[in-house]
Amino acid sequence: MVDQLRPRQQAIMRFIEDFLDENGYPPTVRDIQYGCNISSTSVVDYNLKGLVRGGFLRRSKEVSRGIEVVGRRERRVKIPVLAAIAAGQPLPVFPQDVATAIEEDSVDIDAGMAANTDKLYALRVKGDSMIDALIRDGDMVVLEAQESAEPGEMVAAWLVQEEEATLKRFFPEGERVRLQPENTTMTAIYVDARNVQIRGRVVGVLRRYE
Amino acid sequence: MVDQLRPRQQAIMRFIEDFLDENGYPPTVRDIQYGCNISSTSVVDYNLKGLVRGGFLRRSKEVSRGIEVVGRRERRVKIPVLAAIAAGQPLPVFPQDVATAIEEDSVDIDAGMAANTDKLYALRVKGDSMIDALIRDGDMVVLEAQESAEPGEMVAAWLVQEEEATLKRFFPEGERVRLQPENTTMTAIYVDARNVQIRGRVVGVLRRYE
DNA sequence: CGAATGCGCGAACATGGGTTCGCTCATTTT
DNA sequence: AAAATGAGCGAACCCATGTTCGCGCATTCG
Repeated sequence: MVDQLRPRQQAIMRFIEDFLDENGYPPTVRDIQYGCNISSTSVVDYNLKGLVRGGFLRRSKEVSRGIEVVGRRERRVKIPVLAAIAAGQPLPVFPQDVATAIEEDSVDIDAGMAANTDKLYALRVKGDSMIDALIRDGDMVVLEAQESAEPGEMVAAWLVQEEEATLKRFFPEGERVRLQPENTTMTAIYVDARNVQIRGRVVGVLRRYE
Repeated sequence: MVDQLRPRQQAIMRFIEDFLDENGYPPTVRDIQYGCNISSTSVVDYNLKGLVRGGFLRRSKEVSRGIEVVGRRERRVKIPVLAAIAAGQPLPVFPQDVATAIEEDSVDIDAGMAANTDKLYALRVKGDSMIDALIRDGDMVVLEAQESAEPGEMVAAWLVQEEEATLKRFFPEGERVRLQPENTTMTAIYVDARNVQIRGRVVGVLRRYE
């Protein structure tokens, strides 16, 4: 196993990452050569092969700049911001449906925030109904799209008749559902179970101060 | 002004982004040609020039795959997670000092969260001293490194004698400083002004549910 | 000790890939 | 109607760039 990278390979790795950050595309073998003061392209190729074998890079054969830094892109996920919740807009279950339409609005989050990254979307919270859960007006909640929920989970619920979305804790109680706000000054909403559609479960919160 | 992209240019933009996501490096003119069913490379070049003029792309002349999607990489910033606050570890003012040491621990955040992205770092919150500011134990706070603060700002403060970091609101009161928790069950801390070093101002909060 | 192996060097090779050129064919402008 | 402009086509040109080859020079192995 390669436990310790040799200094030349370390330098190459660093150079590639810096180059990527600066230019948005990977360097050529010769870029690396000059950037790391290496005398020959073959030496670069030789070391790149080592880095590939060590699992640090991926390379596409015969492709210019065909270098990919392993484990770089995977950590970041761009998720769409669908709408403001507790406002009156409809919330599609599958973000892809509208992702293109409002792709401008998006948030990047740590991929570790949830498992199923392509089912994530975000909503901006309107109102303080979840204030006791430390979620306040203006916060961004990250949700994982799902159509059912466990009792007590914090969910985005769509009230069919009212055509309203709301952020509450979910408690099924036989024929009806109790949607419990986390705000001592507010009371629970009781709705017919057929009138409620779960749209997602809260997996994270983002807040921004100025 | 280019207000509406023509379908061919839309297709090209989409293809480039997808290609980037899939391969980690930009496509060649010919990749685009085949991917978008265009008959000639010159047509691709022609349209790329249009996209550059419209500000959608940046291109490096005579550089293979020298295509950069504007506003793509800039949005994401990787910031180091330095330590847990309110625990006893020292907090360096300049994240770079230790960034390499614990680079594993890092969070990606939306660049819009603050202006000076290279001065950002994150701390995991220990304890509930800021509970009334809706920040609780286990949350991640994002800070912008700075050594002074306006009265009332939420800051990470370093108590020199006690060798302790703490997250509080900052109120200078002549010779001394009041560090005010946001928790009605806790009282303010008063310390000598020379015993306090501001290490950063809170600009964001991230929370994760399981 | 000689052979094998890891690492580096320089040069050449061959193709990948950006760029240009001349030519159509609509559509718009004068 | 003639000229200008926008959009596309195919072919060629030629530098950029990935790849290979033969050769040194250490260090390690049998």
